[in-house]
Formats: sequence, structure tokens, C-alpha cells
Amino acid sequence: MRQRNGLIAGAGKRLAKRSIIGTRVCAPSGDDGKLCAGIIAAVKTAADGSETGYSIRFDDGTGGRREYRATELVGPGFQTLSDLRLMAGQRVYITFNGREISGDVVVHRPDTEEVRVSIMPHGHEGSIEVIKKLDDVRVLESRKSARLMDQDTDFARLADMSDRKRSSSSQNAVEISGSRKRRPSSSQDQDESREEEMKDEDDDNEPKEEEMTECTAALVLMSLSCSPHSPSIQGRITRCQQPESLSTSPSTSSEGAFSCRSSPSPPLSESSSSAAWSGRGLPSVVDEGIGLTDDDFEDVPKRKKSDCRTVFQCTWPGCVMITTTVASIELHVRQNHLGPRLDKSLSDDFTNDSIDDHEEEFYYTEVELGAASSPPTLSHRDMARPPHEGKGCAPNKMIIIYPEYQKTLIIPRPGSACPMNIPSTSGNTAVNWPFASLNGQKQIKMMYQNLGGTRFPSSPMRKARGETKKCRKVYGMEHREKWCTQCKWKKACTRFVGSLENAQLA
DNA sequence: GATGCCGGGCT
DNA sequence: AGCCCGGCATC
Ligand SMILES: [Zn+2]
Repeated sequence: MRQRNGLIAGAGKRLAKRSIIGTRVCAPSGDDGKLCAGIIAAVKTAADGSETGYSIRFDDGTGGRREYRATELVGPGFQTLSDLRLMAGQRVYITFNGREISGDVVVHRPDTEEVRVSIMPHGHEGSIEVIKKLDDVRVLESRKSARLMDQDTDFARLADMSDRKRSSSSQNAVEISGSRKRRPSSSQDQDESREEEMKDEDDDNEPKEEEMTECTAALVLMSLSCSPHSPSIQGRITRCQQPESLSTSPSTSSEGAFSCRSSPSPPLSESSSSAAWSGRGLPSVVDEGIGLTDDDFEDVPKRKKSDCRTVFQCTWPGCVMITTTVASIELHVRQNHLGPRLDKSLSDDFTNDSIDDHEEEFYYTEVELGAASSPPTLSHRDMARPPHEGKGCAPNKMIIIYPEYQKTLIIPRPGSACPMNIPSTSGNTAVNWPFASLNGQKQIKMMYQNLGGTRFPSSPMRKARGETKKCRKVYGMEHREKWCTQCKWKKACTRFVGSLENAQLA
């Protein structure tokens, strides 16, 4: 989220590699040379894989598209503002009084790298002109901080605001992604979820692209409920890009004990999804800044490069099956644990993906071999697992060790026959666990959504407060200066760290 | 109410 | 990255 500025045109060059679809860029939409903001809706690639053209969909409400070459685009990975000259009248965005404000270029002096911009600040009648360094001028609206947002009047924002007011219903399941549900006040979470009108009413989509956008949207939704590094996301990406191909191993991930279950997510199911992704049918008001940033994709490929060998281990309680391919582990899970699919063809068609498709994913995990940091917890998990029970029937308790804190959690399961059986519609106890990274970087998150009201006593999402007294308690508010820095910053204390559990972590 | 600290904003 | 703080969960 913080990396949003990756979107700002001119804010440093970023390679326009990977999936740049959805990236916000600017391009000359008319003959006047003025740049208009839009998003990359499609990329044309030559046979050799090089990108030769970009189809840009403009924000201007017409939904019109045009194709451009890379050299014509302005934005991350393409030209920066210093590469060109802004025309008078060009709409730009600058920061004025700590807030982003739009204005029109009066004149741009390439020699001095200065731009005179005419703006109409709030509470000012009439416009004023300011001179800004080119560096401080953007042609793409940046994402504003929540704090700065409230007074904005531009209609995109208004739409945004009223939008965020919309209460729950379909959105709910998406919002529950965080470990702690935050008030809408911190807008970000939801902004994200409305990720793009990528899949909007536009009808002339070539099929391939359609697939991509859906994939993108799915990715985003997933990322809301799962840790961004969740293998399941990666799995989906893989699947998405190469439908039908099951044998492709999802990228090598160094983390993720189990695949995570995307939240029960009714919203993922057809009806609501299109609404959610289409910006709720708002004509073409662009949910500014919501386009996928590079960063949204970044982690995924990054992970890929750890080229260690991976195997896939069944995580079904009591099962120690290990295979070398996704396909085989999925097959194993399906055949040995899940049983035959009901009412569904056996096809693994992604487009057909609905709530309980790919259930296999949730019962295996990738394990890196040879990685120096072989997940210590894996073995623990095995040990913690009840020794009995083979197939089909699960114990009614689940014992989970959370790698990060090395705590064991026993979750009583309401007599369900399958582990983590997630009720789809009238669900009562949904368990969602984006798993902690095994390398301990990410916070373990686990969610319970319990419509019945009874929450599980101690949510593992949050480190149960240890008995250890921390700086604050020890030194008291009056000796704040003695606190460790982390405490001063209201972060997890580093001085009085937990106890043995944490000690073991090393 | 106090404490711990996550998530996120600002510089 | 350092600093700060809102707000939530837990004690
Ligand atoms: Zn401390």
C-alpha cells in the first residue's frame, strides 16, 4: 500500500515488465499532445516476447481505447516527465499545502525543469499559479493518504467516498481479510478490494485479455484474504496464465505451510464479483490509483527465483504424503482425502472456479528442499498431528503450530467430517488461514468469521499478550526514554521479548 | 483503564 | 528507515 507511489508517473523508473496490465499510465489521447490518464488494458507482444504495443483505456469516461508504443507512454516503466514537454493546459497533479491538487499547466520550461501550474485550491476563490519543479508534478493522480482524502472534491473521490460507505453485504467477506478488522477509516483495505473496473462493461475484449483481467481481479481479492505470498495465490496465477495445465508447479515459494483458503467469500462468486470489480457500475469514474501496481505483482515473480527444489507435502492431518508435482499432490488429496467431486465435472477449469473448487490446494503445501532455512516447523507440525486417522475422516480437533510463535493451538471443530470445511453460504464458522510464512517474516494470520457471534477465544492472528512485562510497564510512562525504541514507537518490544518460545526462533 | 502492538501515515 | 499515532485486542 505504501508502495502506491509506484504509480505516480515520473516517480522513478520502474521496469514495465511482468504483468503491467492495469498499470496506470498517461498517453497523448488527442492531437493536442496533452496526456490523459488511463490504464494499460492489454499488451501486444511480438513472437519473441517483446512488448510492442499497449492498449490504453482512458479514464475520460468514454471507455475508449487506443494503442500506443512504449515510447509514447508516460508512467512507471515508461517515459518520465522529464523526457517530454508538458503542453499548456495539461492536467497535472501537485502537492499543495500537503494535499494533492489538480491543476493545469500554464507553461513548462524544460530548461529549468520548472512548471507553472494553475490551480484552484480549496477555500480560494479563483485560481492561482504556482511554479513547481518538474519532479513535483505528476500527470497521474497519486493515491492520497486517507487523511488527506476527506476534503477532496473531485468526483472520482466522491464516488469513492460514498462507495466506501456502502455497508458490508457483498463486500464483507473481502474486508475480513485483515487480522484485525480496521475501521473503514483506513480506507486502504477496501480501496484495494474494489480493484479495478478491469472487467467492465467493455465488450470488445479479446478472450485472452478477459482471462487476464479476471485473473488480476481474483489475485487482488485473494491477496486480501491471504498473505501476499500465499502459495495459493501463486497457484492461481499459474493456473490462470496457463489454464488446463496442471502439471505446472506453482512458483517455488519459500513459505506457506498450507495453502490458504480464501475467505469463504461469497463475493468471489459470480454475481457480486462483477459488481465489485466493475467499480459498482460507476460509468467510468476511475477508482484512482487502484490499478494494480507493479508491486502487487512484484512479490510473486520475485519468489520464483529461489530455484530450490520443491516438493509438495500433503497437509491432511496424519498424512505424510509427499510428491514432486502439484498435479500429483492434488490428485492425492482429491483421491485420498477429499473424495470424488460432487456435482462437478472433473475438469479443473479455472473459469469454472467457484467456492469449493480446488479444494485440494488447501491440503498441501510446498516444501523447499535444500533451502537453508528449511522450515523448522514442518516437522513440528507433523509431530503435533494426531498419529491416527487415515483418510476421509478428520479428528474433531485440529492442532496447529504457529511457526512464528511456536505455539500450539487446538481448534475444536464442530463435528465436521472434513478439515476446514468452510460453509459457503450460510456459513457459521469459517476458518481462514493464510499461513504464516515459514521464514517467519509474515505475521500469521488466521481468521474466524463467526456469524453466530461466538468467537474463538484466542485469535492467533494476534500474538497473545505474553506475561512478559514490556518496557512500558517496567519503566512506566514517566521514563519513556528508557524504553526500547520499538516500545517508543508502539511496536513490538524488542527488549523484553516473549520467552523461550521466541528464544527458540533464532 | 492500562498495556501491547499492528497497520499505516509522515518525513 | 525512523518516527509517530489511531485503534484494536487483551490483560
Ligand atoms: Zn521494549
